[in-house]
Amino acid sequence: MNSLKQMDRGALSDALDHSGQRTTPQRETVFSVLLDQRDHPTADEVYARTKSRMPTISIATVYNCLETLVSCGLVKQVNIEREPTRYCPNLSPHAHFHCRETGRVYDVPVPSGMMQELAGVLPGEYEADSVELVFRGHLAKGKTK
Amino acid sequence: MNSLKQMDRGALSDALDHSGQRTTPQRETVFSVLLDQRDHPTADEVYARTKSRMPTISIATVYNCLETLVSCGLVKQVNIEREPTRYCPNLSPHAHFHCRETGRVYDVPVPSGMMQELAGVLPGEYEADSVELVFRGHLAKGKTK
DNA sequence: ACATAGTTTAGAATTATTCTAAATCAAATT
DNA sequence: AATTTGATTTAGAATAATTCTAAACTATGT
Ligand SMILES: [Mn+2]
Ligand SMILES: [Mn+2]
Ligand SMILES: [Zn+2]
Ligand SMILES: [Zn+2]
Repeated sequence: MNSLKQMDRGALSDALDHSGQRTTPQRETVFSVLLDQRDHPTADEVYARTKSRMPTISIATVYNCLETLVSCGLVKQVNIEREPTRYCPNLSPHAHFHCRETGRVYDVPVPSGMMQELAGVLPGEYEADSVELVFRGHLAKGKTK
Repeated sequence: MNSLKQMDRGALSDALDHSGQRTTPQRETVFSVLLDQRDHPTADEVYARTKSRMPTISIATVYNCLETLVSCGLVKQVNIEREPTRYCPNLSPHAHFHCRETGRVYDVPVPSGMMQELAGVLPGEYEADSVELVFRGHLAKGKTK
């Protein structure tokens, strides 16, 4: 039994249906792992967490499921330097902050007006369908969040 | 003989000195390769171009030189999805545009006011020392630039 | 000249990711 | 219900960018 809420289960099967893919226990479980702990895990971390709920799953399937979720728009890949890809189920417009000290990645909400402005810096011939905004630095003392 | 202009040669030795590293023919040549063709080459591409000017250089040295140039602030790494790291000697504030069709990466100037605004979206406890802004999409027809 | 430390180099090692091919599963059709 | 068909899962092999290792080389300071 995975811990998908009814709402999320619906969003999942809608998105999968819409892209002609099936809803499977593996995909549900991987998705629920991402929704339950929103700390931008790597594929290996997703694998470890998923295995505790579904011990027979393989790392290849985790990669497959993550790719499927990305391809149907429910999950975003987060590319941080040369580190392994991380996965983020936050669909609202946001940036990422990567702490050099802890390695953790945080969501930073970005007002949608700001996203508009960003698109505005592009000369006319550039037609962007996505924007990735990553800050790097450190968190002020105390606030480990 | 590499093709570094006097100005760039000066910037290079200053930056290297400042970070306690030596100016070497390999570092000069790699730097000149980056300055001569500003198309965000990968390490392999830099290797190929550098070899034509300095046939004995090794790929390990190219990686070492690139890392040295990055560490002393003369070159920026550009991370595009899961692709190999690219290198950019443009020190002015700019974003990158990655064309899905051709794979090419273009510099997009960003007004410094925009960079200020971007920093403004960060809550107080986040102290950023760098911002990476990457657009992805395609170039409108005709304009291959 | 000699000692020292920095740099270069070839090749081995690492590692995230992708690929391959066989096994499993599930929807559709008979 | 049995059969077909195509999608999915799986283990393991393969790939490829990058890093590591240790030896050779180079430059610098005494
Ligand atoms: Mn911190
Ligand atoms: Mn294009
Ligand atoms: Zn996120
Ligand atoms: Zn650039």
